[in-house]
Amino acid sequence: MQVQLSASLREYIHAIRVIESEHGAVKANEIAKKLRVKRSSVTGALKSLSKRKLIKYSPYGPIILTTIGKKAANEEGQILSTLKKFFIDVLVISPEEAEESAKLVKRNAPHILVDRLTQFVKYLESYPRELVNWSKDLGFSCPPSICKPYNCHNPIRNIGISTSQKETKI
Amino acid sequence: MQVQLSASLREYIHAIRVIESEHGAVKANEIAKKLRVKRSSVTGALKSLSKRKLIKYSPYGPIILTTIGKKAANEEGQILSTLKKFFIDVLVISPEEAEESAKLVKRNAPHILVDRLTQFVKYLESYPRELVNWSKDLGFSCPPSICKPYNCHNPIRNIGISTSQKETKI
DNA sequence: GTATATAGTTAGGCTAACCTAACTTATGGG
DNA sequence: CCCATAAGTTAGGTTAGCCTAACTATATAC
Repeated sequence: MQVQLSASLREYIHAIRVIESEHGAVKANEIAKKLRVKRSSVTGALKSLSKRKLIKYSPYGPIILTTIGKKAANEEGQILSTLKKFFIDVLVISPEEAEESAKLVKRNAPHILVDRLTQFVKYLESYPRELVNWSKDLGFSCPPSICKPYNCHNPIRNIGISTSQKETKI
Repeated sequence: MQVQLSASLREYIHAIRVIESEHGAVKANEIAKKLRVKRSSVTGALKSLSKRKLIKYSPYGPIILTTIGKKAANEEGQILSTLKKFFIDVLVISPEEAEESAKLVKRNAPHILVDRLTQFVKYLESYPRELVNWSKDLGFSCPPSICKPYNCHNPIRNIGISTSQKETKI
């Protein structure tokens, strides 16, 4: 928040956090695989993060998140999961697509948006029947927030999706 | 599948479309002002758009959208307005912030997301009372979709506004 | 019609974020 | 212990998108 990180660096710091929680040790190679970039790109990012005091790191040494690094990573993770939850629970997008969408959108989501989305998702948890008709329209017999615990993310078949860009071939 | 335009170029083509519809003639200077970049940057973008056959253009000559240019511009405009509408109607973000948010988010919004959002917004227009409690939670006495026609985008503190207050100022 | 302001272009530079290729360091099996 | 392979780094290149500064073209006022 205080440190303004580029979208790219935020993705790196988040990846580090996730790998840390999954594997303990964080290796450059893991980061490269997760973010689908080359190892040399990771090295560059690590240097940059190190310069910004988000990680402790020296060549060939271990990669350790600093306090502010963790903070930044958590913030990033928070945004990501909020977006994902919204996409799954409200827009009824499959978890995979939601994951992808969250990553794509999060780069530029402003605070107000994330705040409001967070509220909205929380709200829907309290009033899971609000969007009953929405769910019906989508071809579900249950609203997203009710549907979700049952892992019910069926594809949507017969709705007239009419956004004009759908088939645009340039 | 499509000529994949960078976010930047999509913003240029959209700006051209908007200026065209507002002023008729499209001048590089107008584009620069609208996108808040320097004139020289516009020249670069115009060359790039021209190379990609989205505009017809020669130095010092008029800027004219080709058919595919118009298509791309419309697509961009569609996404932008869908996002904006969603932010205003559902997330109850002020028009100014919604405009800004749309611009920020649209860069990476994937198709599935825009499609679903479009559906969702349309749906809310048909069932404007669905999110009654959501509106209440936000401190509104009217749901966004009902609220909107009255230009009612009041900050959350203004509790107790009724739909009859048509001339509520922001 | 000339002077001056405005608009448009060109050249050259910068940065971020990637890449490849080649090098260095670490590691684990025999 | 040795060395093959994997992991990490470095150097150098590419691209997009912006910038400034200086130039050229156009338009307008007198």
